[in-house]
This record gives sequence, C-alpha cells and structure tokens, in this order.
Amino acid sequence: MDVDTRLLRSFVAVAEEGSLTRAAERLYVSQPALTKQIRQLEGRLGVPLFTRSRAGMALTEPGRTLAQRAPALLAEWDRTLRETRGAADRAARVLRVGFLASAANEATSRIVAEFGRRRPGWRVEMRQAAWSDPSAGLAEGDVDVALLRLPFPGQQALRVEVLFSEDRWIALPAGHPLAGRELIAFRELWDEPFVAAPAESGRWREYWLATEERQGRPARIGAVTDQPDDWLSAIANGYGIALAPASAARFYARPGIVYRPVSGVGPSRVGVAWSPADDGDPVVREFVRCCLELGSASGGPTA
Amino acid sequence: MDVDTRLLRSFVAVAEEGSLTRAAERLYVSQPALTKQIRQLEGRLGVPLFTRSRAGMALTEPGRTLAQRAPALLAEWDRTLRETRGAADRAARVLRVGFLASAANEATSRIVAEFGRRRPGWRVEMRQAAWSDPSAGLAEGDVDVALLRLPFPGQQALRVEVLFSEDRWIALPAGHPLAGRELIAFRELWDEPFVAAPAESGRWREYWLATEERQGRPARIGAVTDQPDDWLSAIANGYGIALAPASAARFYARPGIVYRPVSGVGPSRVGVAWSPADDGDPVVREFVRCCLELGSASGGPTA
DNA sequence: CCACATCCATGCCGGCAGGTTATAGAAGCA
DNA sequence: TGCTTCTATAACCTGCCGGCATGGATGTGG
Repeated sequence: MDVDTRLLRSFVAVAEEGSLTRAAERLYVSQPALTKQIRQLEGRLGVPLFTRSRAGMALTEPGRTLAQRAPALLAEWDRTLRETRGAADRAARVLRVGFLASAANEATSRIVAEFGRRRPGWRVEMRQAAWSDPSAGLAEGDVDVALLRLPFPGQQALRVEVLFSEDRWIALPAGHPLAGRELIAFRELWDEPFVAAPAESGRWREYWLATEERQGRPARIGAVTDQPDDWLSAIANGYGIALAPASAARFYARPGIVYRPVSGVGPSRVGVAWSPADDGDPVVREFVRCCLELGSASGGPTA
Repeated sequence: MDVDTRLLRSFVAVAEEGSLTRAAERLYVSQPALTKQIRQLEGRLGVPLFTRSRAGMALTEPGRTLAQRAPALLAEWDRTLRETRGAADRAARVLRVGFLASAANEATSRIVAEFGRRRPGWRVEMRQAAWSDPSAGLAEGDVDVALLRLPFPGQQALRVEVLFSEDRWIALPAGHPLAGRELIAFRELWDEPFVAAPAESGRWREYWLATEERQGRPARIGAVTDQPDDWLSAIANGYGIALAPASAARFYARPGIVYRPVSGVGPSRVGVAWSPADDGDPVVREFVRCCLELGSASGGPTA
C-alpha cells in the first residue's frame, strides 16, 4: 500500500489542528482539497482516521496510532532527502556554504576566491539563510559550512571558530530624534520599539535585542522580520529601530536609515561553523582554514 | 519535498535489478512508465540517481545514499500501516484469524462459534493465507491469531499451542501405479516428483517434502504451488504427488485424486499461534482458550 | 424564533500527471 | 549487416486533484 508523504503531512496537520479549516490555511490549500485528501487517505488505508462533528475533526483510535508514528516517518524521510542531496553536491564537487546577511563582510569574497585557488574543480555555493534559522541551514544539514553571527541556538552541537568581532551600532529611521547624535547610550533606547528576528531564532533574537544589557526590562517589539530587505523597510517606515553590526552601515546603507555607534552593548562576533560529522572532511577543513587565514582580524573595511 | 512511496519502491527495484526493463516486469508496469517514474524522482529530488548506459542503470553516489536508506523507510511505513489497520480492527471488535487450507478441520467452526458466544459484539475475520507464508500472516502482523501446521519458520518468536495431531497421507493422481494400494511405504515414493510449496516457506516446505525421512536423498520437485486449488490441479495433472494431512481426503476430495495412508513419515500437528505482544490481550487469550477446549484431541471426523 | 457563524461535504470544471502502445536510437555481438 | 538488448520519446487517453461555489448540519446571539 503506497501513500504520498504529502497525504501524511496533511493528516498530521489536521490531527494537530483538530480542524480541516484551520489545517487547510496552515497548509495553504483550500478546505475542500484537504477534505478530499483526508478521505482519500482513509479510503486507501481502509481505516476511519477521524470522527467528524460540528466541533471539528477528532482522531479515532487507529487515527491516534497513525498520528503517533507519522511524524517520525516524515522526519526520517526529510533526513534521507537531505543526505541524498548532500551526497549529490559532494559528488559534483560543490561546497554548500550558508550565510546570514553580509556573511564575513569584505573577507567573504577573499575567502571564496582563495578556496577556489586551493581546490580547483570545486565550486562554492553560497546560500543566504533567513533569520528564522541563525545556523544558516547547518543545523538542518542543508549546508556543509556556515558563516554566521554568534551566539546562535544549537551552537554547542557544532564546531565553531571565531573569525572576528565588530561593534554593534544602532539603525534608526532618518527622522528619529537621536539620528543626529554621534554616540548613543543603549539605555536611552530601552523603551524604543525594536525590529526583531522571528521567535524561532531564540537566543539569537535575544542577542540582537540585547536582552542581557537591559537589566531585566523587556524589549518592545515593533515588528518582526526575516531578512535584511524587510528589516530595512521596517526601520525606514518607523516600526522600530534595531541593533546591527557596524558593517551594516556599508552593506546596508539606504536612504531614510542612519547607523550610529552605541555604547553599553557588547560587540558582535562572526564565526565559521561546521558539523562534527565533517571533522574529517578535507574539503570542509580547507574552507575553514581559508576562513581563519583570511577572515581573522580583517572584518573592517581597511584590512 | 514530498514523494509517493510508490516512487521509492520503484527506485529500490531498479537499483536492485540494475535495469529498467527487468524492474518493470517485476513491478508489473511497462518500461516507459518506469522510465518516467525514475526521471520524475530524480527531477523532484534535483539529483541524478542513476547513470544510464547500454548495460543498464548504475547507481550514482547520491543514488547509493538513497538506496541505502529507502528500504528501511519503506519497511517502517509498512509497519505503521499494519499497526494502524490492526488498531482499526481492534477498535471495531474484529479478531483477525489467519489460517492455512483447512485450518483446524472440523473443529474450526466450533471454535469460532464458541468464541462468538463468549464475546458477543466481537466478530471473527477468517483470512486464508497462501503457503508462501506458513505463519498465516502472523509474522507480518496481519492477523492476531493463526491456526496453522507445525513446524513453520519463525515459530520461536511466537506463542504456539498444539491442538491435535493427524497422520500424513499421500495424495496421488488417480492413474498412479500405487493408487490402488492400501498402505504405501514412504521410501517407495522417494524418487517420485513432488508438488511443493514455494521456497519462501522454508522449513515448512521441507516438512511437507519429508526431507528428514529421506535419509539424505534430495526430493524431486515436479511443481510449485501456493494454494490448495493449484495444488490439486498440479497433482491431478500428474506433475507430482504430495503429502497431505489425512483430513485432506475429506476437505479436498476431488475426482482424479486419491489419498492413501503412508508409513514411515511422522504425523502433522495443528496449532494455534499468537504474538507474545498480545499475551495480555484478553480477546486473544479467549480465542486461544476456545481453541484448546474445542480443538484438542478432536481433529478426527468422529470426535 | 430567526438570522448568522462555523464546520465539513459535494458538484462541477480545468489542468496535468501517469499509464499504455508503438517506435526510435545507441551499442554490443554473431 | 542484421539481431538483440538496453533506454528514451511520442502520442494518446484516462483519471486524479485542486479550486470555486454551494449545500447541509449545528450551535449561538439578538
């Protein structure tokens, strides 16, 4: 008996939501389509999985059995998929490098160039990650190496080398009262609304809200964004302000936004990370070596 | 990324056969259909899985990765499917009973009737199994209890109670030289071609070929059959002869076939079996109790 | 008591995926 | 050269699947 994993995912969604309608919008399909999918699954298995009622969809006994095992099956499939794709990239001599925003700043291109020199025949595939995953795809196995900002959740399970540090500045809308000041004390910003990363990014989000430097006062969230472009728009539109690496002033300059130095918050560290499983991979090691040689102490614009 | 398990099964078949053409006939689809399936799988994953050549299909490196994990995934899915269906039957108060050929002979109907009396609301679903699975679906989890012939492969992993024993006779085509004899010594039959069960049935097949009673002389196989009907036809058509329980003379009487007592082979034992996992299941225990009370020492027609 | 909101189910239609047969193309082999 | 044995392609057809609009059941509030 065969099933599309899609049906299983739909089933899990309906089981979790307890409602076709809600599950349908979560899955971005119409409710009738989901109705059909679930009925088809039940038909294929020859088993009633839900009892329908005005209140929604409740799992039957066999439904619970399936709901218990399906998530593990799907996770196992996703894992297999990642490994297969990883094997394909390795076979094609492609090194997948995840990065966030400006990666290792000006050093990035030098690192990639040097790697290309040392490993002819290999190609670097740079993949920009959204802020909802501060490990830049490394935790999920989507990339082999990542250039990212420390600290980030899941860091302990990975190998990390620090490349350089840079001060954190504040990004303000041009019309902001403090936009003209040369240096701003962070405590003056405690009550400002901030543009934050999505909640999934956990510790990383907290770091960029500088929760530790607020002495317990909660941060106000004015907007949530997942990528630099939305972030810039949110700030320019006045939804909030945000801490940013000093280099953002170079990489993300934009009319309507000014960057100013801030006192009272620690610096941001940029690191290179990889999976312990790849400790023995000579290509990964080579890339890391390039990072350490060309990225260390060279985060600034001048060298 | 979603996939139909069907595609995975096709992939595994092609990987194992090393050829689209051969895999296609094994899967009972046309070769172009398989071609499309594999190409679709490759397209979906974005990964080349095979290298094509005149000699056939050879796995690529990522193909090997997938081929390594896919079988376990499919097995896990099949397992989930069985458990879900099992839960459905239990919820619907259906006891699934597997059996082979004549099950426990005349006792069968008494057992089922008594169980129905003791467990009103429950229904017994009798499932006849093919000889390729002498555990009658129990090993695969397709049934809750099984009435079968001992010994069978996988027996050690299950709970088994013996119900009764009966002599083994020989089934001969009516025109056979020995068809008129009252009693036949098994050694006279050593060189006859036998109608055997499929090879998958292992030890069970050997038992019905009476390998142990042949003193090392190999059995000649005249035909292989998977179910009583084919078996009867094969014997009637003269492809071979076969040992059978004495009760077959009652249950499988047919023009053109005669059953005769044989000396020099041990009897056949009929047993009831269930999974150790169901040791605590009161319904299964009840059914087994019915078997023991109504099946023991009552295999014959008169008692 | 009626109108409304909230679920899930159904009917209809359009698009496409997947199967079959027939055939082409490449490559070893006698 | 002709035959065999692979896989790929073409043409066709069926049936599934998704979306929209709507229906039916059921609880809720004015």
